[in-house]
Amino acid sequence: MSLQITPAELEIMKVLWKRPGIGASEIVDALDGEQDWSPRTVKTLLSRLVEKGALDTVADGRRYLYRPLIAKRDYQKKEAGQLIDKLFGGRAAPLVAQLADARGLSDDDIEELEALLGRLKQ
Amino acid sequence: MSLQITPAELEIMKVLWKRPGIGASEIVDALDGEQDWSPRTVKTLLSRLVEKGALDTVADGRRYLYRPLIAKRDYQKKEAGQLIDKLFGGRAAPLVAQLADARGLSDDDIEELEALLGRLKQ
DNA sequence: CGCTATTGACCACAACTGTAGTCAAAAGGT
DNA sequence: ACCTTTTGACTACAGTTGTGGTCAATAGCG
Repeated sequence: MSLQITPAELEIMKVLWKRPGIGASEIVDALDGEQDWSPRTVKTLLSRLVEKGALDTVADGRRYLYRPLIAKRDYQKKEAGQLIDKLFGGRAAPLVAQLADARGLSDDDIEELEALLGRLKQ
Repeated sequence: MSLQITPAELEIMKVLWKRPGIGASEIVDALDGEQDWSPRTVKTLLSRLVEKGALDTVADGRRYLYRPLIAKRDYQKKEAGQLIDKLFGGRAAPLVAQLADARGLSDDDIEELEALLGRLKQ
């Protein structure tokens, strides 16, 4: 069940995570400005995602409404885990250190992280 | 220079980050146990990495010694940045939260992160 | 009621990836 | 001075990915 989602497909998933249960044309509209894809391209990506089991369809007249079968949160977890396994020896701390170095953490970020750590520690 | 390194290529890079300046056969040896690739496969990956500008070669008799042209640290930064841009709205905190949730942070991780945050706050 | 626009199904096709074979030159053992 | 092994160069080839076309059915406009 590796469920490999490609970058292009991910754009579709992001739209559907925000607005589950919409049809192809709404997705095309939602992507307008973001991605410059022909509706055909979006359709292909949708088919592939359905085929892969990442999306579910419900007939609505002669079209489909699409709905994610994987939660955004689960996908984020999987990706984050893969990244640290692949590049950071499976440890989270070095990743955060890189991020801090690469783009700086805002004061809000720092506060949020401290709160998070506080919660984890108790 | 997008310098796209594929997963298979990354395995080669990891060997060379650890031991820069070795030849193909040493890389094959180093990968033994990790990856089960024929020496031909390793050669192909090396050529592609050189072609992409990720590696540099120095002739050593009739073979090459290979050396990374991108630092591991830079690559880590780039990947980490891409991940949070792609999936976490560009913010580091939610990523850490997911990691904590996905696999738990060890006490050491927590301590390390606190120290890091302390330094950042100064 | 006929025409057009939309939709899903199926098809196309080049670039990129993973995986490895062939070939010719050279290096080293004997 | 041969034969084997190793090496890089070139080639292969199927699967994946990005990108979009064709087609037939159909839903809705006029």
